[in-house]
Amino acid sequence: MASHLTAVKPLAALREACSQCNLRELCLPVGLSADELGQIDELVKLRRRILRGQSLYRTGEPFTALYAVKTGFFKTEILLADGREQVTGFQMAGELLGLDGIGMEKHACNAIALEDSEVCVLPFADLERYFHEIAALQHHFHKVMSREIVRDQGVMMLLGVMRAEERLAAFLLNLSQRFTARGYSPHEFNLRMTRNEIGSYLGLKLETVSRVLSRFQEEGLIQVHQKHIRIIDPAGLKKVLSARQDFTERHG
Amino acid sequence: MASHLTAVKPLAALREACSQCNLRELCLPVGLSADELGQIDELVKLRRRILRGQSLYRTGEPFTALYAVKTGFFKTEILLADGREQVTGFQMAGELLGLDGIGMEKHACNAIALEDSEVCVLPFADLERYFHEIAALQHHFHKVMSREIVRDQGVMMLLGVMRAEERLAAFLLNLSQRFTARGYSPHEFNLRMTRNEIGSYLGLKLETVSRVLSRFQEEGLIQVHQKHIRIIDPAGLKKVLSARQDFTERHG
DNA sequence: CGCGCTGTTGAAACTTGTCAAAGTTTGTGG
DNA sequence: CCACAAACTTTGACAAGTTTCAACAGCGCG
Repeated sequence: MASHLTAVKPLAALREACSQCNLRELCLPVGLSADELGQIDELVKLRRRILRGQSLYRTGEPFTALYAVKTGFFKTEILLADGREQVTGFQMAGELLGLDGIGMEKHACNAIALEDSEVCVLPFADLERYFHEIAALQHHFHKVMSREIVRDQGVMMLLGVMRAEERLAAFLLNLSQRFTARGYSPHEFNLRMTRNEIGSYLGLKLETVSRVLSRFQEEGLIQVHQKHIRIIDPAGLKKVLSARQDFTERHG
Repeated sequence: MASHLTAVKPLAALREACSQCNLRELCLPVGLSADELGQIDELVKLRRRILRGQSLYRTGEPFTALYAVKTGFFKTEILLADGREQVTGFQMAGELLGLDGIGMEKHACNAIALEDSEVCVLPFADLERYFHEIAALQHHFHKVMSREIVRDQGVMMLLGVMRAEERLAAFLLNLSQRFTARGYSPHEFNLRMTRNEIGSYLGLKLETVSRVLSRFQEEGLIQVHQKHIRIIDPAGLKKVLSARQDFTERHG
């Protein structure tokens, strides 16, 4: 159904897959030896291009493969019957998509490109077969899944106990850190998502997101111009996270 | 450090581990053949008893094993620097604990027994070795981890978009369903956790939990007496979940 | 060049949190 | 076995934070 929307590109010509990929230090093959890297090149036989706004997969579709983001930016979201939506994550280069689908052999969320993107297709049955040969790959995959669980639990903390300002501060610092890991500036970046999507991720309404960003700007923590963010005072942002007035009052 | 608190029991005598366990249809070995079941009996060499209030593991401790709840009831929680806590889950018989620790080789939460409990110890390095021999076990383990991710994303939805009544309704229905799967009544059960712990899980204050439960009782949906819950009107509870007034108003 | 989507800001409403007091249960030690 | 303390629960009144509703501004795409 999505075939006319997403180009599929065989990698026949350039056998470059993982061993030549500049994301190999961020992506699934982290820590593999050169030999092992060569082995898994054969795993990644195709890529898919997803245009902005199109979905890589949707809830209920049969699960067949994991996807590693090669370029671009995605969101994953789940929908309630009445239309309310929860964005469960934003994924950038080197991050895996599709782990939700393994359990039920159907995808459990929608993965939607927020800009024109490209992913490497990792057929899961093949991947599991490789695990038998490359123990390091198996182990690393388990780590990736485990870290996803820990990440999700961090989001629970965010949604469960933090106030709006703390959520936004945590969000901005997290983005900054992930951009940094990819070689971009820690202080300046463009948001790929709308205020509404940020709000949905953080359990806030878009107006609240807008207001808090404005407040951060007034306080000299950041500069906001539409989707462009400049972090002026990273330490100040971190303080928003750690310093709750009532806490310092009670214990200070 | 916790050794004087938690008895360790070798299973030397009865080599019954998984193949004789009445939880094998709920626990990790789901779907294994009799042969395969026999093989993994050797994996589970010990059990640990954890008394109520004691921890099975704590944040930062080195990760060595997963734990399958044999009897009892646990919570997992993460703590913020200022003392705020988020309960990330409640685990009952047949459910796995410790998946959070794989990624960093350190546990990322506290796992605390809410009643006297017993767990089977599954040394993770051993487990990964078994995966090479029993492909079905490997695959099933991936499913378990994936389902944990999906569960966490369901909690995000709960915390991100649902109102207090919906959260409680979802919580009660979830417990009911899990007790049912273990052969207990779907309509009647005892909560193992306090109002505070429920609140921490659902992102609410204990007073709100108490008020909503009282309201449910007034509305004839449930009967509450301290920790004892009787679900009078399961369909009514489900309606709390699906039917938001403003939605029906807008689209009705 | 204008229409639509996205973002900003204000005022009022609502849900949930905070504080406080009292009731209940559970556990412990005499 | 009772008594008391500690922990947990319930309920009320009030406060605070966030959402809702609304109006308007800005940017980008056709």
